[in-house]
Amino acid sequence: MPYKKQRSALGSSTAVEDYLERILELINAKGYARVVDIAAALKISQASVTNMVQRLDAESLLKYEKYRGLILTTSGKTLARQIAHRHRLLTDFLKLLGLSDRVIYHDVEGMEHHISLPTLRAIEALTNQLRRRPALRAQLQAAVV
Amino acid sequence: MPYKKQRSALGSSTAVEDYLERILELINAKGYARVVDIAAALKISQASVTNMVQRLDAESLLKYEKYRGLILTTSGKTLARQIAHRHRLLTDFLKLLGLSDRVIYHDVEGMEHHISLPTLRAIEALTNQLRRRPALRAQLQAAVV
DNA sequence: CTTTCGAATTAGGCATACCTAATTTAATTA
DNA sequence: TAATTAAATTAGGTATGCCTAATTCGAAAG
Repeated sequence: MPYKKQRSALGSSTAVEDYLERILELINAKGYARVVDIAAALKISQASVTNMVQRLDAESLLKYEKYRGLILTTSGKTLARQIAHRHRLLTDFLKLLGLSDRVIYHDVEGMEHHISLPTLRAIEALTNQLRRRPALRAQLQAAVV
Repeated sequence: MPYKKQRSALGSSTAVEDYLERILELINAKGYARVVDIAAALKISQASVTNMVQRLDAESLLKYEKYRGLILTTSGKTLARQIAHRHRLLTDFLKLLGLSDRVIYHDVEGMEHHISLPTLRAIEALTNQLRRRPALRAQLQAAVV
């Protein structure tokens, strides 16, 4: 066996997912995603980003022209949206529990890669139920604060 | 900056936490934890376990005598119990959502290292509330199955 | 007491994903 | 158009955590 890779339920490594997530965010916010901006968003060096972007190109998750720019492929876009959606669901859920934004950000960032589809659906259902039950929500948020 | 380490809310790496968790399990089940059993439980080689056990000794989380055996130190035991407790809480929570044991095991194994104390407390409170609300639980479990 | 054999260790590597330093590209400004 | 400079790339490393192969240890059996 070569190496025990960190793979998520979506089939990609946690690093790949982090990159795709930020790239989609940047594209949504500014229309494009430059190496320097991805590096700043992920708090890593530009060299590391160049490296990964070339790898994502090789994996057909995006198309990259050196020194020019990148666009997500259809499969890259689909995957990035699934990642973003999962991120949103988890954030919404923790928000209803009354946790602080800082804690939510940290925990979602760490755990998102490890949540399977069934668990995600269960948490989505739970979130919907919590939305309809303000009394229950209040009890939970009281326990946290 | 040297390397972006995978650190949990408890301050240790995810690998260290996995080892401590299994070591405590083995000690609870059989009274002792041998290298060969730790390796089997974690599905990694004995060589890797020897390596890590020596590191945990250097970090004073356990005391190890070569070729002999190991015992957890007080701080190692405390940490291992925190990890086990967190694992239990997360497992209990997902169980109430109606997820299968296989999914629960996989997801908890991945996410446990990334859950902060505030989030853990919130999930604990939520779990307690779910226990008291069989109707809500039934709705959630229906959504999953 | 010696042989045997499973358990443990050491030595040497590899993959992922990061880094810094040096260089190259391209866009902007003079 | 030439010079400047920000952005991107390449080259060469490092840390973590895993591996296999070879060796050493020690417990149990003869």
